Amino acid sequence: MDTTDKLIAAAERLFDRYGFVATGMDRLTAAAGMSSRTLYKHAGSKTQLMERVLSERDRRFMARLRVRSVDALFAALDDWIRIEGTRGCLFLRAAAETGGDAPEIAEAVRAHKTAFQDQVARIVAADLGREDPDLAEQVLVLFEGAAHAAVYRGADAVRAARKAASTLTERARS
Amino acid sequence: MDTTDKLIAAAERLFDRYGFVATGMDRLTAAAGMSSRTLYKHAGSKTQLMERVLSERDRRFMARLRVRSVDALFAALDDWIRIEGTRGCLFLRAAAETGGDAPEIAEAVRAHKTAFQDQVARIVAADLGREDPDLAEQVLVLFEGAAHAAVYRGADAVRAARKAASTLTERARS
DNA sequence: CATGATGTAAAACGATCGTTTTACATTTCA
DNA sequence: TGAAATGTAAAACGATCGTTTTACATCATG
Repeated sequence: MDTTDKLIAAAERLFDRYGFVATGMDRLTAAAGMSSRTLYKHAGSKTQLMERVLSERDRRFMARLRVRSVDALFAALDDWIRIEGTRGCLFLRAAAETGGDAPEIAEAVRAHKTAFQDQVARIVAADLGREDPDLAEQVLVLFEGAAHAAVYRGADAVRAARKAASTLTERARS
Repeated sequence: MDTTDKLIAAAERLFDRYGFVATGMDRLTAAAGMSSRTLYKHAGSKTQLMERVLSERDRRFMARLRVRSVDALFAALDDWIRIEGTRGCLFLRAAAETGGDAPEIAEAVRAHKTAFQDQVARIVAADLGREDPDLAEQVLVLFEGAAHAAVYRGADAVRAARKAASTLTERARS
């Protein structure tokens, strides 16, 4: 694990735990175990570091969503939350904290959510054997809701979403 | 509208738009149209101002959820988003930005989410004529999901959630 | 053996943070 | 009428922000 990877990993942890704006560079250098000179050589700036963190997060998150059924989608979310916990979608949080200023961040968020939405549509199509945009939107809402309700409801929220998605999918099948 | 009300209203707008941490006191005094001396006399501190904003938000939001059917619940969310827009739940955002430090904020969020959850359960019970904790959890997840998916999907997310909730409620009725 | 490349430690940059203070104006009301 | 209450404008507080710089160590490779 090289310097950059260590930095990105530490930054993702701190941004997620304390928020993007509230996390200072001192805390980042301490957690990454490197001098600020090295941090800036690798990351460029705090905004670029946020971009890199979101890019890495997108990669790791989307990798887990490579499934072929709606039920497996929610099983994947259940795994994610069990392993990584959840304090709400890190992309929406980044967008909210930067308030639409920082166009690079806004674009990273937009790109991630588009990819996410496309993947949900693909999973629904694979499960049903045909496209169903309405069901896809419902599944997307359930997923987003599970991720956010889980912040205060825990795994129960994911179970409820999974059950609801199963009911709606079964109904769409017939 | 007295000084305090003007302050709380301006602060809610700015916190929602730019984030809690990123919004400085200078911006707040400018938007509220008062000196920092007056602001501190009325608010005490930035943390206390956040508490007051969340308290006022809770009051206004919960007032809109005084309905007796699941469908009316999502109609209320649709109204809210149409009037106030949505950048994600302000309570979850406050909790995420303060990272669990600031116990007063964490407590305000916990209290709001408990009240919200109770109200959803009450609405589901009124709609069905009996309690149904599983359906209540599903409706809660759909509501939370609609509020967050609407950030990037707009009113479509609310419509999808409303339809899904209607389907699930109808199923629970029979 | 030298010369980049890659790193650390630590001081310093100007800007901005949340907050308090100083000095003064206006209004309210016993 | 005169003091208390409530406000403004603006400077200043020490702390911390993101970032750059200075000075020095280590190490692989020509």
